[in-house]
Amino acid sequence: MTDSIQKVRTRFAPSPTGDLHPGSARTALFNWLFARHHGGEYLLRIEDTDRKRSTPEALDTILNGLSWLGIEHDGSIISQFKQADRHREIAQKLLDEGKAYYCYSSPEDLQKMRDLAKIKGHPISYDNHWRNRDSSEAPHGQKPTVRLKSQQKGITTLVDLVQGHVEIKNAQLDDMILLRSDGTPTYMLAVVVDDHDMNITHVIRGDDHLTNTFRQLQIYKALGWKTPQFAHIPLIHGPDGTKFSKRHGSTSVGGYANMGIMPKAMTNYLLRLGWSHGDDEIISTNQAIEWFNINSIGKSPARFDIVKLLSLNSHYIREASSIELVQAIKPILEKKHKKSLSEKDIDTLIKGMTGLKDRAKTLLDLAENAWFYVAPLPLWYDEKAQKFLQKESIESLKIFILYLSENNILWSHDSLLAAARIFVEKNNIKMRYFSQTLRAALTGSTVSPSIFEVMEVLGKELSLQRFNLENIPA
RNA sequence: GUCCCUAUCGUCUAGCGGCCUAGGAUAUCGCCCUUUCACGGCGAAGACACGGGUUCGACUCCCGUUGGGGAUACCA
Repeated sequence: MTDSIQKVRTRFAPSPTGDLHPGSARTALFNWLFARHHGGEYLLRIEDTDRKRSTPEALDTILNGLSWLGIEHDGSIISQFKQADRHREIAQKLLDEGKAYYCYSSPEDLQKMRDLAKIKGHPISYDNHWRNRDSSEAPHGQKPTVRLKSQQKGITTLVDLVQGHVEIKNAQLDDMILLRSDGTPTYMLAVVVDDHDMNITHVIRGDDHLTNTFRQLQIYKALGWKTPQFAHIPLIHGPDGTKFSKRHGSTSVGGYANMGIMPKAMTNYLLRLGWSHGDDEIISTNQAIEWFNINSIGKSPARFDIVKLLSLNSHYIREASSIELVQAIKPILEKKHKKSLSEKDIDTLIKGMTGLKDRAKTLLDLAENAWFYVAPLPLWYDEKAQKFLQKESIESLKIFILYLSENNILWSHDSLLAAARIFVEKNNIKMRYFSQTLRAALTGSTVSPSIFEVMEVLGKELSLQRFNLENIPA
């Protein structure tokens, strides 16, 4: 069979009319993974035939989203709009062969037909008025659309790679419009022609296209073209099971990036939403390419669960290198606190990451938690921290610092910890309390990584600066 | 209205007729670890929507019901 030796070619075909929706991102991911898995090609086509709704900004957003996710397309981006002449040529061919016809019904007529069909319980709305009528009967001034003369009898069967056998009676399908009255092609015509011309072998797309596929199959048939294989993946729903909309949180990939989600976490999450590989949860991109198959795509829709995304995100934060993380939080910090970070700051942050990584769910958290390391003095002390900085405890701080210098304690986590243990024992203070005092003085907060690690990261000089009483409003 | 798809713990899912007293992840709760908060470790609770078949045997196959989603545009 030639099928088996044909190179896999998939495509992602977004319309540039809005953000990159997580569902679309997943569709792109699946197409990409499938192509990579088979050593094939993954193409990007922009469905911009709707000139009114397509915008360059939306295109930018989509492209940015895809590259953030690391989904790189092969070849150059194809604009569907630019293929319009080709689409018209095909429509003309169908016209010439008597497989399509001019329809002079006005939008108002059509609306009436739809209303009527609904009342009568008819499956299709267009009444085929112009199917067998000559253009000479056309009303003056009405520009015609071109409609496909669809099969009216029999059934059309689709063997979908995800949904399995699906059948529909041809009587359910109406004569769809191929060319609008202004001569522009509709989506139905355009997809078929483009997928054919691009030699697409596998069309992986959202479930919402499943019934459309039967219409498209009619066009393939009329043209005598070989059809690609179809895989209709279920849609992603909102947390409450209804359509995933803005009230559920961000519906754009960019929104999650801004929230401090790492691209690896996002792709891992999206991958596991509807696809599985046994009990595996943490899946790297390479592993995904190796394992990905259409067979393991689930048939039912999944709900978008931000909590699980967050847990995956904290995993990838923990796994990331300190340098990578600091690079990621640097712009966040600089923007929020309007301070440009020095090389020394960056250095401190990198050292501090070890203890910070485990404590963040997002890069935003991470940045926030890291801020105290590089914040200008005097520090800002939160309410809880201030409670630990009363007269008595400050006194014990002073004594501790003296103790450290008298005993020439090495400024490292381990020896500072050991020293503190001896110190609290000697002075009959609770370690619980004392460590919080240290923390409050050093970080301005009651929550931080191990305070002795903080001291080590800060270094002796910076730590002592922070212990300086003038810097602590008691 | 008509047509199509779908249905396992709260959520994501494993399961492709006996391995299931249904497994994992996440969330929740408890215990441990502990200088705070996390991380981590251990444990608990938690699901086959319902009703009919088919079968020696159904979570798994078939048919209904119900719930959810989609399509029905001169949008894509």
